[in-house]
Amino acid sequence: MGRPPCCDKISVKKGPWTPEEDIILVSYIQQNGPGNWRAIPTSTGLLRCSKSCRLRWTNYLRPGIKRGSFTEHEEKMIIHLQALLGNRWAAIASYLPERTDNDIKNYWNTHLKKKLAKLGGHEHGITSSRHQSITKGQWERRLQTNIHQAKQALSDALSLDKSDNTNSSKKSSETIPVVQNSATYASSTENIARLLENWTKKSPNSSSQSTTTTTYSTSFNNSISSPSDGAISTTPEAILDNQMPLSLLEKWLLDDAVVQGQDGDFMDMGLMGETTADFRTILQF
DNA sequence: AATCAACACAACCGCCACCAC
DNA sequence: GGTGGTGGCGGTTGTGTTGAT
Repeated sequence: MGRPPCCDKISVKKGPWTPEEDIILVSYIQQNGPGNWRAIPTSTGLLRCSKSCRLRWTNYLRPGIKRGSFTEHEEKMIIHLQALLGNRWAAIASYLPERTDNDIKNYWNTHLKKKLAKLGGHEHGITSSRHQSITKGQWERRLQTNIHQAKQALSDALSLDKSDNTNSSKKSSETIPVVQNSATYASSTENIARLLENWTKKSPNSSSQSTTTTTYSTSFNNSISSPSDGAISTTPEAILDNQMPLSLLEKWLLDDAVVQGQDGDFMDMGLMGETTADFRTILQF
């Protein structure tokens, strides 16, 4: 038998969230912090499943979420992180702190998959439709067999990025379709999210936010905002804790010397499910 | 102006991992 | 070790919007 539903489905409301519901949810989280989602429906009177509350928060109301079109750089990062990690959207999202896993997943499914298919079964050989049926165990094996291709893909992307940097903003406006600002409602939720901006800085509970994306977002932004204070760590722990900006991770992946003679550095660490051996394989290629 | 297809994205569903008991 | 509860994740669906005819 399957496990019982997370909440009483009879009294649960479904469908789009109203601004009023958003305000109730945000108010609760302002006071109590994110987490303990099960308590939210009973505490707030919201006729929503706890899962629905969590999703609404993490995908829409959480501060720091960037909406609108993806930049060319973001697009390339998604393509090549997907090549490295597979359809592990939460892991990919941890390197794009302003984007949610849902956003990235949607963008992949609606834009990038078609785009790559149009390019003719793209050479990277790791992404695309055949990837969808691959199980987690298969992913681990495939990661090892395709690591050469993956690294080459990332290397190519980086060289492209660097050559494109000078005119990337112009090109992105030409190549990336502008996402229409479809919802007047969106602006109201943006206002709600804006209300939370200060709260994230002062709330004692903000440090206990449960999503990896949020955790990374904080450290990522700190690193970006103070690049000269030496706060950026390039230790394996920093990578595994998602505290390393992608640019440094890229350097790690591409700089063979970094991992030479560091056996033991990765013991007893896990990166979102990868085994220590998997991660060592990536770095030692 | 009306209709329809394509698109974009928010939300739901089911499965799984982890944890407490 | 077994069981149940909870949160998290990825796949999929539903719905509103836009563009073409």
